[in-house]
Amino acid sequence: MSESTQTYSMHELVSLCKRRGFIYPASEIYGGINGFWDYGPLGTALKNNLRDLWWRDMVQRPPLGPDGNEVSIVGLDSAIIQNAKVWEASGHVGGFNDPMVDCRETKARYRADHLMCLGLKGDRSGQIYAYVDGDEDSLAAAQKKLEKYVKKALSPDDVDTCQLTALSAEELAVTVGPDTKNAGTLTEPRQFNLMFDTTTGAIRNEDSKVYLRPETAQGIFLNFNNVVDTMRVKVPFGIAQIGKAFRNEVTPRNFIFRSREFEQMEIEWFCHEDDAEKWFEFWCDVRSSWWQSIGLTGANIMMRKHDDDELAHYAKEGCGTFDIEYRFPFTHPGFGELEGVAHRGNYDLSRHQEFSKKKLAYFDQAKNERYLPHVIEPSAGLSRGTLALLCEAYTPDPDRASKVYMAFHPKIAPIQAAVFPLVGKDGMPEIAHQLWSELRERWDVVTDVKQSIGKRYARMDEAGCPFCFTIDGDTASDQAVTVRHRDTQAQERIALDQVATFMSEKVG
RNA sequence: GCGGGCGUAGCUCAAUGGUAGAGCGUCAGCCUUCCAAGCUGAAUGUUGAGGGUUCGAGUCCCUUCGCCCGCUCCA
Repeated sequence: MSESTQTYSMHELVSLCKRRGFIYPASEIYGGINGFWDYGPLGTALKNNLRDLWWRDMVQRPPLGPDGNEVSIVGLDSAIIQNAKVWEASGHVGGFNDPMVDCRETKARYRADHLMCLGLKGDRSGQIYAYVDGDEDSLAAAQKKLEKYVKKALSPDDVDTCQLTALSAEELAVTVGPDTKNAGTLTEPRQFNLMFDTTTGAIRNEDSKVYLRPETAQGIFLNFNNVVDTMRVKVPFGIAQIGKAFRNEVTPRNFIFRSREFEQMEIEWFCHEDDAEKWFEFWCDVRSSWWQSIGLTGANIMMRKHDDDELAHYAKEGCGTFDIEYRFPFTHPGFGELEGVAHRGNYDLSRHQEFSKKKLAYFDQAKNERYLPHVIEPSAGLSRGTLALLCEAYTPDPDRASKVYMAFHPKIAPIQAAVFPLVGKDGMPEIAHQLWSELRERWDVVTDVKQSIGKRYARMDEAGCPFCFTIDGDTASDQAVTVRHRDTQAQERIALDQVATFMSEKVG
């Protein structure tokens, strides 16, 4: 859908994805498993096309830099499981374990570290009032409730404040939640483990505990020295990686948008601190136009600067973070994140240097200076990108037989062309088979002899195949075929020996 | 994790506590010279799973799993 208005619901798309072999629920015959999905034949092709295009456009032939010179990016494929200390250094072991507190009465949920408590100074037996840190209204409400409880106005000197996490179980039992009047409705802070863990080796204990990576980025930082030492790269340069990452999301939701196993396409761009701003702008532009080049255009895609209060623990305040967001049906009229371009400063390298005790500084010959490079990180979701492509392509059309077609950009379509004999006789299947054999050397092409031509066109509409080449009774004599265009259903006739040229022009 | 809704063929959905069905899709055959045509036929279900009540459960009860919506979360 290219308009800004929502014209279909998510379950229609989910249904088509199942019906046409794009995406299936994982472990379906065993009742499924929450937060995991399997890619079917067409979904795999679509995702692979997106992945390969990214690799080609970012690693094999990246765009020219802001000064007009070629940029240097090398590829990497690091292990999903690394030394557990990696995630302490990265901040994930701490940052990923947010204790949560639920209110049994109001059903509200709070981050325990966001709750503060108010109590009468010196009073160990009376009620305690929780409020949300930084929320003036919440604080005022707590103060008011406390004053009502002790039946007098209180000055700041009369009260004590502390973190909710510092309370004992007894104190928690007499604590009144931010949005209720009764004490003892808050649950104990509960830990949500956002990283999956497992163990290595034969002995299973705390020392053998390891984590499945929650992002591919850290594998790049771990290999920064290796790449510098072996690949003759000079700052500025980038290291790119595509791979699976795992997050034990509290609530997997919205099809493959928030799943527990997903794929990322990340670049860590290493540069001098003085140039970070310039490169940040550069990558925002490059990544924004890249998504547009594969068909995500118009009002459904936008760039958004993060508000300061939602900056990640690694985000450098200077440049902040930009999101490239897509208007998914389930976020409509809002947007959901496709990619974040973050200025990570030298946070990661300095943390790994500190935790590993290995020097990670880069020596710059030209500047005769040794420093930890700053990092600009364009981090894209391959799974989310695939979902955005599916959402963008889904086009209801009550006037055509399939009632819907998938308007994929020809570059990423899972089936790029189909070759059909108009009917299965008079030598047409033989010509079709010959043309199909030639085209499949270079493109994803299918052929089909069975059933009526209209039915075969309709199937290709749902699969999102942009072009069908049909051999008819005249082809043998005039050496021409009919091209049927998916989006317009228009037909034109071109020479049989020009089909490959047509594909080169339209698909690339 | 909480609240609400839902779960029946590949998909969309029917079936008063009493024989599990339809449409579409899929497949096969015939037909067919440009849009799911037509005709004939076929396959596919432990009604998400497990227990219970009942002479009898898709239907009622309990548990559990999954999906959707809201809260929460989204480093």
